[in-house]
Amino acid sequence: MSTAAHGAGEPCGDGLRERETVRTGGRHGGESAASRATSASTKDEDAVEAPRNGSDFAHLFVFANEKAGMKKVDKEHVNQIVFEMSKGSEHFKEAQRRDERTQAEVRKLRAKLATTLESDLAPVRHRVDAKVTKLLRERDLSRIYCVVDMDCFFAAVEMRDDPSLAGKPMAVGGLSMISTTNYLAREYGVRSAMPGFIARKLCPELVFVKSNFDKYRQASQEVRDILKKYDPKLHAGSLDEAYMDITDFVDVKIATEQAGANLDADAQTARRFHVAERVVQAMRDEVSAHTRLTCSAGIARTRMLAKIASDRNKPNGQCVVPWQPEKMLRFTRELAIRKVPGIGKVAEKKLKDALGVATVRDLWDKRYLCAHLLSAVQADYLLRVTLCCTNPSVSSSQASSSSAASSSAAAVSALPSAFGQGEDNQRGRKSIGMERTFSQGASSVQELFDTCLDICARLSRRCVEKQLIGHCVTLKIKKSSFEVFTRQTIVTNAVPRCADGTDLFEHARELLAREMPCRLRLMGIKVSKLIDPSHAPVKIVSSGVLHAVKPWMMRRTLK
DNA sequence: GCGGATCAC
DNA sequence: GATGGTGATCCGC
Repeated sequence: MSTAAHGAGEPCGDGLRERETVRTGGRHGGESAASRATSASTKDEDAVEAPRNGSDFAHLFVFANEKAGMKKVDKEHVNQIVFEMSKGSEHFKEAQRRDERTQAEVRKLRAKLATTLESDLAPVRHRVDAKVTKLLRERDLSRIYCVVDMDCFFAAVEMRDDPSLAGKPMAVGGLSMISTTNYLAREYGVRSAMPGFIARKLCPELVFVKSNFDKYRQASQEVRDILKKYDPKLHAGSLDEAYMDITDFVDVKIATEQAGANLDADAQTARRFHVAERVVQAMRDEVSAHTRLTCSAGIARTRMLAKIASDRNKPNGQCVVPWQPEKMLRFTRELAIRKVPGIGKVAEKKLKDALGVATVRDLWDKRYLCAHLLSAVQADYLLRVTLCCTNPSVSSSQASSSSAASSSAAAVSALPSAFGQGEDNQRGRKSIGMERTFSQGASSVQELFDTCLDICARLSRRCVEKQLIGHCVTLKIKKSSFEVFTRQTIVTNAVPRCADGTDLFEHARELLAREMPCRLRLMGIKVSKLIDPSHAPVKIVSSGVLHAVKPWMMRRTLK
């Protein structure tokens, strides 16, 4: 465990002395050989190029990090295969370009750090200290949260329905991309988000199963129906995940089970958590009995911690984060920052390489530096994380986006608001889009426009079904080089107003025409700035071309 | 407001 | 030989 990245040992760890510039201390404490190699090369421009192996490039791939069931994988070997299969490809080159940009960001942060004086931080300290006081005062630990996460969900469904798969390493997906694997496959280093052709190299006997989302949706619904008995308002984060507040269920159980002796507050909380563990165990038993699928769960006083805990005893296990504030805090501060929802590959690299932050404890120790060097939004979120203040605040508008992490980009989607779930409820939605990858690149004018129209038509059908129209049309294109661009336009009359997509295509076509000629591997269309369709001045029709449709011809008008 | 980037599943 | 789709947010300009 790396705690080497601390300051010189001052209480607050910034390691500053008066009038001295800020240092981060040994930033290479717990880093991999890979990041050492890259860090060294950024530091010493003319350093001798060391021989490279696959592990030196592992950081370029999303699937290089730890995942449940992959503890004993020979990572060196996996990295080498992935590298061999990837090097020289367009995808690999783009990954390298992105990494280069990230490293440039790191250098910028370091430069900023190098010129930071103690005097710069004085006002920051005040601000942060005040914020900490405020956050702790407002912290709400009154609820008990549970996050349920299905084990290898897609793969588990397929194995359940075809027992012959059970003893074999298998993956759901195809040669281009894998969405889930079972634990046998993970022993080979094969995991989600890995291209299938690399997976097959790692594990030649790997069985591929094509994904069947209807089946997963069905299974997911069955699970949800059980979970709803424990929290009717549960939020389905995705097909294989549910965010629950089991406080009420636990309290009712306690009330009916035993007369509440005169316990003090701590003893009551202790009992509630004890009951919560039993409740969640029973709930999980019920899920597996009814669906023959296993799940794991996390229990904690914040949704973020419950989410993190849900991964800890996978598969088919559960983990409770201690309820005592000091213990909960210790659990939190020992976490690697990558475990924090919203901190991904890039943010981790920046925090580690530029600030020497590897754990939440480091985040706390360097909170003043973070406040000074990072954006207000990000610093605020990270500070909340260190204090376990990630629960939705009661005061703020509960309705719209009271996410536990409303200040961090991806954390918001990771910890969705407990609001707006269900197929008919599109209130929370901000955009709707559709994209398609060409199997072998598309460049002819005909093909590009045909595809564009096709995507517009399919997307429009979905929009009409869900009664969604919006004022912003975005075209997304990915070139054969894997570079991605977006082009958007605001349209006066919200689209789409017809299910065949002709009006949407009008705008998308213009955006596309401006980018021609081009060779693409992906095209996507998105509609955003959505409005309430009942306010639309013109009715949306489910079929037909709008301008050709007279009111009496409309087969069906939608609200 | 736009376009790029990041993140999660 | 070959690396996905959907939705959301944040940031710099």
